[in-house]
Amino acid sequence: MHFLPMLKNNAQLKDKSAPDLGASLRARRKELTLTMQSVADAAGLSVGFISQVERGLTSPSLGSLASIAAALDTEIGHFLQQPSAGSQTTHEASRLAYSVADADVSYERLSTSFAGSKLHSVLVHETPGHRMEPISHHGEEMFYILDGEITVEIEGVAEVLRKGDSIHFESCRVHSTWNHGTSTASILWCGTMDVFGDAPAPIHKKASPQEVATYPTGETNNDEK
Amino acid sequence: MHFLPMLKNNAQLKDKSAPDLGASLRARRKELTLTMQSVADAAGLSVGFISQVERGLTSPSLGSLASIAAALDTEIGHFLQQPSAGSQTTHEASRLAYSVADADVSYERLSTSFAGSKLHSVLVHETPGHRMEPISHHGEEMFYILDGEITVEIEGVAEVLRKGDSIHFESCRVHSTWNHGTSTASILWCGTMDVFGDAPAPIHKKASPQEVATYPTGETNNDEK
DNA sequence: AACATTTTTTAGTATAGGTAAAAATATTAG
DNA sequence: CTAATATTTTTACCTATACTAAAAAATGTT
Repeated sequence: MHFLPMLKNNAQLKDKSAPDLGASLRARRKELTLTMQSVADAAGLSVGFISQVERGLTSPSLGSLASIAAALDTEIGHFLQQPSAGSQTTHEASRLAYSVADADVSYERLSTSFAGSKLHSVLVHETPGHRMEPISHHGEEMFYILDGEITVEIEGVAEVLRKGDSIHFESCRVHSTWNHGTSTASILWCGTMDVFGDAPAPIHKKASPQEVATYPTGETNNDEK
Repeated sequence: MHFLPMLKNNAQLKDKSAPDLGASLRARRKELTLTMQSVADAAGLSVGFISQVERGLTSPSLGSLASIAAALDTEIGHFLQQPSAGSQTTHEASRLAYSVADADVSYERLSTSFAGSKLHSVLVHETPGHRMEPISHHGEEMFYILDGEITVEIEGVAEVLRKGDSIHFESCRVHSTWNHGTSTASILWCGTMDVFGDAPAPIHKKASPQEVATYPTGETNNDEK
């Protein structure tokens, strides 16, 4: 048996990731019906090296991985994740609603969390006059207006969204919303950064937006930037 | 001026990525109010190396980056992206609807594409009796039922979703849908893999789901796996 | 079976990835 | 303001490895 020398602390991490990385690179290459030679040519690397990477015998540098990923028309991040099975159905009749202390806004979580999941979604219900403070954070997000109407302001530019309208934008742009209407606005929010957080267990079953349980503020704090 | 030796083809890519990588690592470390020493300790690396990486003077190996990312409680992919500003608002009155040739299903795109964007969203309108063939692909997705009802089947397990219900799951699990109802079902689809593709320019402005323009099939083909 | 193509393996090496420690800079306490 | 401490940067160094060219093996095609 081949004796393995003592590995550095992070070398074990490296060894753990390589088989998954190589396997996913190979899977993607096969999906595109490419040879190693053509990927090597596109990436400016040797075919032997591509073979070694795909079989987990060596770890590419970041620069090389970037080249390979570009040759495979795929984001680097795609190869560095560990997806995991998971699903969650929600039914309107049994979904739980949450609110922050002032009770002007409540939400119902639609998405679940599983390893590698990026998608986060909640239904947000805002009472008339309610304003969300300007914020920016990582990721991207979109709103779809189920009911009512709101004003969305992104980097100082405001616009009105009504029932059936939507908006999709990069979340790093400072944004805020305001329910300028006379009725509660319901918004389906979907994004790649979980800004609503995981609320604690609810006190009540599904209630109208005005009757929901409250819990301490701070749970929904986001980055200060 | 320091003379730079001739760089390999991929070295230029590497040099391009390092400043952004280092800057985003430093930003995240500051966000967590950590010192380089504490990140180095958590990652099993030296503080000098962390400094060089953050200032873009060297590129970490994948293993080291994985250790650093773990120390910063962040996915590797987060540091390897190039976000770009972009947004798209859609208004129900002016959104364009598309259909595949058989016209049983049409959709209206809500999301836009910008560099680094992962979020894709469409409204899908399925006539009664319409079935989506079983499929699996990368990413994750969710549906929210705006109108009507459908049966969703994931890995052989079927369940009914009605107006106001939702489901969120990993897309690698074989899934299909069927409008078992007596009216058109409208579904807000949101996912991290763009399985609907970019449709060509529409022939008509917004029409009812039954009156939409058609275009050649194949545009919406997905992976065979 | 012969040939072509693709992948794997071998032998080799230049240097990138990483270190320890010193130096410089920033922050804090008195 | 100064001294002490903490943090970051820089230097000098080294070796493990990222990557190559070419040969060998495996697989695919005719």
